[in-house]
Amino acid sequence: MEATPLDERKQQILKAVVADYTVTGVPVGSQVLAAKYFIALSSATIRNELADLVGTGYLQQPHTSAGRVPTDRGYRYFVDFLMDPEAASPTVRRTVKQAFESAPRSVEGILEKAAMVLAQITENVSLVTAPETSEARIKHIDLVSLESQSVLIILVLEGNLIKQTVIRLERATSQDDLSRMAAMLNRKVKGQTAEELLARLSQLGPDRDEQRQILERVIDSISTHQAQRQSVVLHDGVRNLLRHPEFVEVNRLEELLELLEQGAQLAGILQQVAFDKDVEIIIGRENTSSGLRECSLVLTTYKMDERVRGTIGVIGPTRMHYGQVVARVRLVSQATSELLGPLGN
Amino acid sequence: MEATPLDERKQQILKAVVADYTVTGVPVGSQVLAAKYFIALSSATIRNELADLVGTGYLQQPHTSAGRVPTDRGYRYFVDFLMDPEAASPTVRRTVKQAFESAPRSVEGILEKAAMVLAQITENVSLVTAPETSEARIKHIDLVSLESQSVLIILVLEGNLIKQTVIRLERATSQDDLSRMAAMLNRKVKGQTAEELLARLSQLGPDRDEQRQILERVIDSISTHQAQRQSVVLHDGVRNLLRHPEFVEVNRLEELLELLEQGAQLAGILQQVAFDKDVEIIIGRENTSSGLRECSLVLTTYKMDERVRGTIGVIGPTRMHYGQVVARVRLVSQATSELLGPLGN
DNA sequence: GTTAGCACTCGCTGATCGAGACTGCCAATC
DNA sequence: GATTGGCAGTCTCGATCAGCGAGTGCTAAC
Repeated sequence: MEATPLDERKQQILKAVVADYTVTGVPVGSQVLAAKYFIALSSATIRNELADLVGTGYLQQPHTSAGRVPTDRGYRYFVDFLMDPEAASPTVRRTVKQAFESAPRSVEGILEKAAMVLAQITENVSLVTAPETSEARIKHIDLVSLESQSVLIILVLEGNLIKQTVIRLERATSQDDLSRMAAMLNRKVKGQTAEELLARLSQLGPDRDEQRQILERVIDSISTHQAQRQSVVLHDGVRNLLRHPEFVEVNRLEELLELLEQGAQLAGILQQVAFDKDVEIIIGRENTSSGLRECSLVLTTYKMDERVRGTIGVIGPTRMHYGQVVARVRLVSQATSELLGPLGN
Repeated sequence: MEATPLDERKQQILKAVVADYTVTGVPVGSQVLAAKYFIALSSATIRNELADLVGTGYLQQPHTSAGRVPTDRGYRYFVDFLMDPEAASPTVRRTVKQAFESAPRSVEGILEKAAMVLAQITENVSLVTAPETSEARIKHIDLVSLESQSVLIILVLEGNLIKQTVIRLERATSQDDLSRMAAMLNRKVKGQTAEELLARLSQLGPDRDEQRQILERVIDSISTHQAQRQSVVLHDGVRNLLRHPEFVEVNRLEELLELLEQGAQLAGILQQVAFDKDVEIIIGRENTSSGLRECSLVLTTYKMDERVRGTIGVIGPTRMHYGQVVARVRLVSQATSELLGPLGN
């Protein structure tokens, strides 16, 4: 089905169908369109146009004697060319602002709040990926002696992101020694990224075995953290889905929940969000994942310290108010980036 | 409705009704009972007994010409007096063991795994409260200088539980000074609980203003952590609910989800689990919360370092296989306690 | 106390029917 | 040639109804 240019009137009709269907959830008939959106035209004329739009694949009929419903292709055309830009209302802006006021000053806390408020204002499920840490700078290292030869490594990254691991040393080391070692490490390591550290690791002589061992574990810890986090996607607002009539059928819900609770597959999708784009919309079957065939994703990125660090967005039924959702996703993304900014250093 | 002692045969019939209904989900008729459980008796005899059990409130009929279904009272009698003790199967034990093998060595990591595996093996929603921290001993304190006068306090508690807060000092302090202060604090604070610290706070002279300020924030941080955590209940396995026919009606599911996502009310219920009891079962309307009227909770506690620290259990439809669920909840609780043990010091 | 027999109740299933909502097409009109 | 009114046709949805089957309560006999 190649691209078919639509004349002005067909565009307006498609737009009206999407608008009406989004609100009512009921297939839109020619009479309704004539009465509500095109008073100058008769229903018969609109019927002809609708038939064309079905022919070119922008609309479909659930059954012969029903109104029309947008196809994925119809929605795609709508969001690409027809959608009116919307701005988030003052009420919504206030809700977001208030939600963030109670957020703790840590990356995780802020992202959790972002997921919460985004779910609330879009009445869908929100998604937030944890930030990339492989190129995050290290702020601080601390070593705490546990029983015998075990040592707890505490790592503070940019954004007050804290990472912990337990390692075993070859010989028992006192807390005083560990503290000295930590102080030394701090001087060497501060402000570096894991990648830089890895490159410089060889510069430590063999006499510094313990330091080297610890550093290796630190790098390890950052990268496994990375791997773990990449398969974890924060989400909130599953209860909102139940309000949408498209989820009365429990199977869909179950597929979606499984996707959310395991996370890995979803993480893969979110990672592919283009970093340069503003807001990316993925509609229905454009999703490779079968559980998302009847869902749409509205995604964008958030920044920290001027660099893109993660993805934030919502997932909901294809029949959603795209204009509004886009505006609200964008709002929360901006607010999140602003809050994360000062944590960067 | 006062307590009515049931004779042996009525008990056996009640038990059979619960057993059959639990498996089939269909109201149990007199013929089925006679054929499957009481070959020596006729269906007519059983009908008489059933009528009595309905009269005394242990069973009920969905409608006049249907079989019998246990009431909450019937389930209560069953779990108190009739339920056969079960042991978790080797397969299940293996599943649990394997799940915990990949758990990180931190309280949070272990509890997350516990929630995950418990949901999996009971096919219900698992619940885990975060541990009490007000009486947790402090292992280590660290101070990290952020921009200008901001300081990041990192607190390591028993169980490698890490807590962070940002505070502002009255005057700028170098990282070196902070490190010295941290070392001093560590000597004073190590092994104490927040409560003990609070009591000893006044012993610091006024010349140690900064230390005092930091200590206050540390105590603060532990107790707000406590307050926050108490309203957060880890859970997993919502997707399992969809498999139960009692949740095809979406309203129930929505109420339950709301309860799970907000957490506070649920936390209140879980906190009341008696610390001395083995496993506590709350059935249907015994719950004060309306969203749980058709659900049962099977709860127990987990320990760390010989002291009870939190609650773990599952929530599911009243029609559940109590014997099996009890065994599995107990199993996971024990495994969790064992894993948390060595983190205590 | 137990049981066989029987009339009765009630929910479930499937069939039928009419109303209502739309459509597609055709012929008339602008 | 585009537009429109009219109309027959299609399909869904909801209500109604009958028949079936599961299960009961009651009674009388054992």
